[in-house]
Amino acid sequence: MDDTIIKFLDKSRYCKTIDDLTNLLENCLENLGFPMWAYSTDYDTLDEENIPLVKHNYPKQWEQYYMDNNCFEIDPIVTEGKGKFLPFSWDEVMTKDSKLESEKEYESQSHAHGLKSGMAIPIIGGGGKFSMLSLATPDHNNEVQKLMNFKSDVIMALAFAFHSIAKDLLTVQGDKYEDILTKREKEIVTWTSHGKSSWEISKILNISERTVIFHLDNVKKKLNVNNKYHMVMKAVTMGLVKP
Amino acid sequence: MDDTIIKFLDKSRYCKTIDDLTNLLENCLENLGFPMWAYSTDYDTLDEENIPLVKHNYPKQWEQYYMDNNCFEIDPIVTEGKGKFLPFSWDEVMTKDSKLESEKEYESQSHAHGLKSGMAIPIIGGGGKFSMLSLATPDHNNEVQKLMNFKSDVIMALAFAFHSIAKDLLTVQGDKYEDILTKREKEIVTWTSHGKSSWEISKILNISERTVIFHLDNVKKKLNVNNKYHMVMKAVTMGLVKP
DNA sequence: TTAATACCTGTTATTTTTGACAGGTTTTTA
DNA sequence: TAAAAACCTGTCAAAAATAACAGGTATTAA
Repeated sequence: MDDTIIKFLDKSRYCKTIDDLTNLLENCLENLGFPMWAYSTDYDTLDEENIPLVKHNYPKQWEQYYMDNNCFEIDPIVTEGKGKFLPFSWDEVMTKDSKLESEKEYESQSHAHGLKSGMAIPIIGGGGKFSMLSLATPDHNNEVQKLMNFKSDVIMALAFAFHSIAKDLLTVQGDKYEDILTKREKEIVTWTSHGKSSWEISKILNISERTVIFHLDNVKKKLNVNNKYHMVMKAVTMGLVKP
Repeated sequence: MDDTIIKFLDKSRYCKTIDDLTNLLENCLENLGFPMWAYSTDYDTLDEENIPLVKHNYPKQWEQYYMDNNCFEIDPIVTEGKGKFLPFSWDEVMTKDSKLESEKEYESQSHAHGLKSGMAIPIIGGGGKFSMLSLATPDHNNEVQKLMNFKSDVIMALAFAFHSIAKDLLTVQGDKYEDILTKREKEIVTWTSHGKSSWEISKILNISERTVIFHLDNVKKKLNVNNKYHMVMKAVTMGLVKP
């Protein structure tokens, strides 16, 4: 079995945050010859409007350029990737004869920013969800194609393993949000989300109704919302409340 | 690249339900020599009380025996698997000299029910989550060890890919819940979860406030809850509302 | 020791929700 | 075509939430 994946899986058990995990990924990818990576998660192919969450270690200037020029809509890795289900090298989608001016410009800009070659691993989710891990190197070499041919199973396993952990760390982020609310606040938000009124909660917890309202007000301020409905929604999506 | 994984990834794009996906998995696993499989998802290692969701195609009688005897607590695949992070064959954990009576009994029972040999692929998630895919065959052979040695990357990629899709299909179960609420109801629940009052929603949608309340009442009945806070929580956890 | 945090409690006026009453039109499906 | 589903609207009284005041104690960390 490939050492890279063993190392990744072994150490992944101790990653508590998404940054821990991306550091580990970075570490493992270097062995494979890819110092750069980008991960976009859960693009909703059924809802074109939504913008996926992106994590990467690409150069800052390139990120700036990408954002400023709305490259999401031009980037052939993204636009082509959505139709693919197997890993592909950048060359496959870049070296098309019939290219738009915007695509040519994009390509030369990406080269100028140090992204010479790479590969992308599409990650199909359920219900129209689509994620992708891109691996890049500043060297223009033919290693990429070689890796594609001989290591694709390993790279896919790595990408999928990364994705399955990253998703948990990014969503039901126990760690990240755990400390936002106090014990009492969590208790009260939980009861609220289960449909209890402030008065009922006061009886359950044996405190005054005013105190329940006091805590709820604090939670609303913390979560930056104006009423309890919005509060419940945010608390649930942040994983603060167990259904 | 391995044909099995190509086939799986290709066809996985058209799986709309978890049953579609398990059928596909079953199909692909047969090529590898495993007619039986079991998938347990998101066991929470930080919360011992919770019971994971299990999908499988093991014999019915075996399921019955397993449940009746609370085998979760004896099954060495489960108890040992939690500590592992790489695929392992059943033999590895079964053939221990120092075995408890309960374990011996469990083992002979599993054999009697047609589960002779197999392997398990642990899937580490983030935040203490743990899933596992087990593959089984009614033949006692040494193929398993061979596969472990030469195909483990493929099998891991398959397991991880399966997991990432299964999780989406099991949680934000678009399909399963999509039809519970009507278009209008979803609209109104979404606005509510974003903190809008009935009056505000009536202005947004250009209908009377009474109509908004009417729809909300219907949603509450459908979701079997008594107030809007509970409604928001249920709608969010059922994936009916986009955060 | 001081500051910060978590926790607790009060009033009052205004707005919103709830629940229970009742009835209509339009579109889809069997 | 008839039934069902989705959509729309009304009133009224009781219950609950909101906003805007203000004030306290206990524990912990700097």
